[in-house]
Amino acid sequence: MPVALSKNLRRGPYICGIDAAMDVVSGKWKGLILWELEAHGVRRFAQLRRGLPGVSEKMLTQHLREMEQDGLVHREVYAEVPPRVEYSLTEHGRSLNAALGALGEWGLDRIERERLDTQAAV
Amino acid sequence: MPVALSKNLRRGPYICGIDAAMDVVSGKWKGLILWELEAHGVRRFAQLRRGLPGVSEKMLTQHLREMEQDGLVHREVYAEVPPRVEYSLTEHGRSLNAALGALGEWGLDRIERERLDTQAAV
DNA sequence: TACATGACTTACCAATTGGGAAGTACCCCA
DNA sequence: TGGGGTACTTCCCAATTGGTAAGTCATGTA
Repeated sequence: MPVALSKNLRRGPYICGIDAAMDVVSGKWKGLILWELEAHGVRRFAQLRRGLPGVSEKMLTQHLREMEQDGLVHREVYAEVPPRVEYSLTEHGRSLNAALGALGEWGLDRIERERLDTQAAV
Repeated sequence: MPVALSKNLRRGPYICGIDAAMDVVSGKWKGLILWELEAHGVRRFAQLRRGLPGVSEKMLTQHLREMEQDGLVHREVYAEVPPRVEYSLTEHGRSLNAALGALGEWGLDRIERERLDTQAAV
């Protein structure tokens, strides 16, 4: 399996913008990571882990690395012991979050609709 | 494996709106299906198939069924031979598409950025 | 009788994704 | 000497997702 050296590789040619954006947000925890970083500004690895109940260390690092490659997240390593690594959103990360705003609203409406449906059914 | 009778099942409890929205759009072709139906209003199965180069019949029906269950797509069957089935967006489908607008714009920007990067690298 | 049409199912397979558990490195503290 | 904290990595397995190819059904047409 080839390794992406700078970036690129995966991230095929896209048919439309949705395509290109979805590629970057798909992954079980990426939406939540974006949300956590937006809410707190800067977070350490263990803090993010605590903020995403159920995430494994493996997935968290994997997602963070991909988001870093995709230019959404900035990773700052401090040469200390014990190690300290801080994550924050880049400008692109913040603009993506903004672009997700309307979608989030729609999602909330959907949750509400489902809740009413379920309620009515019972 | 249990079958969803009315709806529900999969579609877990959501942590946030993004979550709930993503659940409904994730799937290799769903974004494109939304786009096709938005652009044309009403499409038959074979037309959609032609509009999504590379999709298999299996995936197309599977995605259309899920989107119907999720209330995004309306499916109208005409009792004719050979059969005729027409797909269109529901109101929720159209509002979802609208909510995806900003994300699509962001994606276009991303494509453009990548293009420039690649160009600069060569 | 045989084939085509449209919208599917079904069975089987491969690839991708995610999870769990353990290991790593370094140092501090009791 | 042993345990804990931090930020990981590695291996291995299970579940999900997507692809291919073939079959189905009812009728119209050659």
